[in-house]
Amino acid sequence: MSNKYYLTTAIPYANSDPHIGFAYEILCADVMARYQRLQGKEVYFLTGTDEHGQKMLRTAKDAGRDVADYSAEKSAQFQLLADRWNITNDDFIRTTEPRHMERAQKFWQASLAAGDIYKKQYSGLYCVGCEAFKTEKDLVDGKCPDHNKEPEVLVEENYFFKLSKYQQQLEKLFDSQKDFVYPSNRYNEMRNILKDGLEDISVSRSKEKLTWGVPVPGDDSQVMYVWFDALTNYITALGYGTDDTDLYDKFWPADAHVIGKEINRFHSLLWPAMLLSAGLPLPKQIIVHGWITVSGQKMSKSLGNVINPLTLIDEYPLESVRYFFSREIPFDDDGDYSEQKFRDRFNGDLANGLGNLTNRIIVMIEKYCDSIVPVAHDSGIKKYTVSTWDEYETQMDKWRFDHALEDVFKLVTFCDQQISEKQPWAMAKAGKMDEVKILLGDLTEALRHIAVMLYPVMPETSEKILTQIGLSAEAEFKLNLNELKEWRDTAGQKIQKGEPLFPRLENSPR
RNA sequence: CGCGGGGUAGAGCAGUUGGCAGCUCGUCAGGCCCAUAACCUGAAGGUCGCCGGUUCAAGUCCGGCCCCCGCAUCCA
Repeated sequence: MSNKYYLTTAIPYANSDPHIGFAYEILCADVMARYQRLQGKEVYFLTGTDEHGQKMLRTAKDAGRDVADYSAEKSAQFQLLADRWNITNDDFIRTTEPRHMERAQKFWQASLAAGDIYKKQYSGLYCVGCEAFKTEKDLVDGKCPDHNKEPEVLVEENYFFKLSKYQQQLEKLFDSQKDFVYPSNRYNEMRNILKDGLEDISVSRSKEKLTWGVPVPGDDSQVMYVWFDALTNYITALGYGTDDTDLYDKFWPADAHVIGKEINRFHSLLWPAMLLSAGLPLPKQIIVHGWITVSGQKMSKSLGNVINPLTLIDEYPLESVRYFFSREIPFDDDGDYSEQKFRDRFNGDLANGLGNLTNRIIVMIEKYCDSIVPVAHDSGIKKYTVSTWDEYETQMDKWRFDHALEDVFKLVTFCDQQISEKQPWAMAKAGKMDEVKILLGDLTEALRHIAVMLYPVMPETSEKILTQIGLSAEAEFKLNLNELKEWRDTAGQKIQKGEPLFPRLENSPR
């Protein structure tokens, strides 16, 4: 098995503030990145922002702003999101950076040299008010709904990419690699689109219409269409098209492009075709997540139910937010957020479950074992923990963080059951201190495993638990997963009792 | 006959290749007193949207029908 792992998020369009859906995406990528690192892999994790195109120009103009300043400001919001959400990305690429633009042009030239880019007259319906081409579907009664004007028929010469040329190669790819797009429902959607046949697509715009983009090499009159520019970020960030190709050589092809379902076709069809054209290896997998709804409804600005990922973590601890979205959203489908659901998860799982269990174990060690962690034994608790690992890894490998966490919390419940059943306080009263120590040693060891399992989703909580049971989190995470998974029969360290991990949220749904 | 997702306990959801219908929350009853009024046990509660078919056996497979939600724009 390869020892490197390259994963990316999509680069969100930076014409507005970060959306909770993207926060979810970058969180999923981060959980996987951390999980892969735990396994000892060398991980490279890329995110960034897409900043070119007509829409960006218009948004900036409407705000009375210079487009470069405006996009820089919005891009910074996405960097802040990564920072505040404790995302471990290795790089952050902006499509407006010279390093990207130069290399994207190199890519263009490669595709051009392969004979896949050609000029063609394009006639379209152009709305002067929007300064954009419209399709028949966009129009209401033959008029632009925004400007109530009939669009002009405009003929323009653009560059086209021979997407159709790659029809068969893509079919072969899809047929030979059934998990190229994952999960399977997303694969099927793409396979069906492919079946209907691909058409060549326009990949440039006239500079008169659009100044904000990557110039087409060798043709001053045209700039690249945003998708053709944006998709290349996955390799331009690695140094494609430069002399320094160390990162590229090491990490390309990507192991996973994590994206939302709305841009699946660009990643699963156009991007592979582009790479084939340039003679480059294809990414191993396109990982497609669903959307987040709010109280069962689609999130939209017009409904006013947009959740801002930066303000959400002002209201609730980051780790609980990371937990909620990892636990509650099924990866292969849309998932729902509501304040009530969040609070239920917080109190039920984190406060009453994990936090309370940690606390009761720590207090009992303090009370019955002079604050020294007893040694663990071979026991039912060990058995349950080992089987939880099997299930956990199976689910994590499938990006089913929701299922993996469900398994971890079953182990939490199991520990609670063991305490109720064995009644260590009764053992202590009867003077059976050896039995108390055996139980508490096993429970503490199980808690250590729980902390490790939770690390990808809740790294800080994981460290807090390890610290409370007297371990050095730093030293622990120098070990790889196979070592961390071992059932240890060595202990003897002193506990470090701390504050409750997750104090209950009181019933005040705002 | 536009495309896709979905209808399973009061609510929210799981149900992989057909094999006794489960989970979480809520409700009710009990237990415990180590713990963050937390934890544990038990109970009540469902003709699995409807009709038909295949089968020893259908929530699951097949056919038909009904209902709900997305698919202009904002928007990942």
